[in-house]
Amino acid sequence: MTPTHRIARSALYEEVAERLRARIYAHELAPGDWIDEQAIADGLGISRTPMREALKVLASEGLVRLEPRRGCYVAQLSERDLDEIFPVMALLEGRAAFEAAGKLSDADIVRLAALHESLEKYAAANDADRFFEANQAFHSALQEIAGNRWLKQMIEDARKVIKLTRRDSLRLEGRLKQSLAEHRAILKALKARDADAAGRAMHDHLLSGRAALAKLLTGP
Amino acid sequence: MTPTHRIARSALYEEVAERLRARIYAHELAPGDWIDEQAIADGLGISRTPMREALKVLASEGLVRLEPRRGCYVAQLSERDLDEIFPVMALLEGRAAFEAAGKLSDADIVRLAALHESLEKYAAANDADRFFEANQAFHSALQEIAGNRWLKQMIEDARKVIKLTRRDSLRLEGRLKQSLAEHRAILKALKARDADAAGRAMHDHLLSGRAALAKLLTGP
DNA sequence: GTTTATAATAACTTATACATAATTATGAAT
DNA sequence: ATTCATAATTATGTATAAGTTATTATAAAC
Repeated sequence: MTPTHRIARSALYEEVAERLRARIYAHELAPGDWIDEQAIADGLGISRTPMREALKVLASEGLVRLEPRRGCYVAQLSERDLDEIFPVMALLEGRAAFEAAGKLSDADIVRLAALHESLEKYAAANDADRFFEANQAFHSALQEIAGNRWLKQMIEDARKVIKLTRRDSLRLEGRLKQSLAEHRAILKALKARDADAAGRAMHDHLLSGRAALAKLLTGP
Repeated sequence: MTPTHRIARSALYEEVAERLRARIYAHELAPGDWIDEQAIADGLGISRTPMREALKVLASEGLVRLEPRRGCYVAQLSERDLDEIFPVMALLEGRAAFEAAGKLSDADIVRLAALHESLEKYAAANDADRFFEANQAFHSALQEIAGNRWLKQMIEDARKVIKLTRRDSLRLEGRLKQSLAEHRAILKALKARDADAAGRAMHDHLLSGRAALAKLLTGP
């Protein structure tokens, strides 16, 4: 079977959206910042048209806020937003872990264990950036195994918003070790194919992430 | 206090998006249909620019599918999609009902009971269209009471996709009465402020909606 | 008759230009 | 000095046109 057309490379507005996401997560475009369409388009060497289309995409992802006739601003999450998003995320990811636990093949367990080893390694090296990447890979793999594409999609949508706090999370000193301990509990439940325990461990893991962030307010 | 600027009326692309949603739900633009940017823009008396921006919005809502360099097509849900979306929706709406049950004021109960009375009325009159509207109003009110804006947002996002099957749902003869019975159970649990029962009743209500749709495949 | 290559057509993508609305700056009046 | 009105500036919204890609039709070759 030959494809009738080669895989379409993504449109320019998609690439622009990707660049903007990276800048937003890096706080190069910080929460609340006004986004100058013309200036950024100039900087990328493109016109305002794909720039504006990219902003529409980011707006529906919740990464920016479009105010008609006023412009575009980088989203900023309030404490209330965090208090509302994380429990929903915990619900969804908990469900994904539950579903996955009931479907795990032996190969899946090997794969997840390998991903977990990366976590152990990067935590030992105190490499927060790579720990984050490996963490995301583990969660993503679990959602893949769960086999519900819409559940995975919704989790990814929420993740995009939560990643707005990534910069803050990286500043949390003890979080890496705590997160790692929670992951050990998750993996253990998965290995035992204990769906209830896996779902609960994942759920608690997400809420723990919220609690850690909360300490940034009162802490140093 | 005087406002510095009047409430911004929504941009043109938003209005276009709203029109397109209506046409899609009415199957005037049917699942799988190619969307002719130029033709529809001409029909609305606008240029393709706001039309394209509206399509970006609809794409991120899952109502249309954008294929770079090939065009835009109305989304079509497979049976697998339904099997995946509804359980997630059940999870989210179940949670909303659970949360709401723990926060209900006496006034809230009066309000919900009134909304439920509409359901009873329209079901008795066999007015499926208005039953649908009232049903949505009840669910929406419950999510409002639950007080989690992100949970509500995610439910609404999923609802937009599920509404693609609205036309099919309306064809289901016995569904109105069944749905009504389930709503009675939900309201009863809410009145008793039994959060667990309310959450469970709502959860089952959503899954029941999926099961009803499934009968369309094998049924007449 | 089927297949493949080429050309023509149609549509999507991007850029540019214009129109409209909001913000800011300026100046006058209180 | 402060406030309000007005004008200038800036940015967003929309339209149009140019450029690029994919599809389809046509014709030639096998």
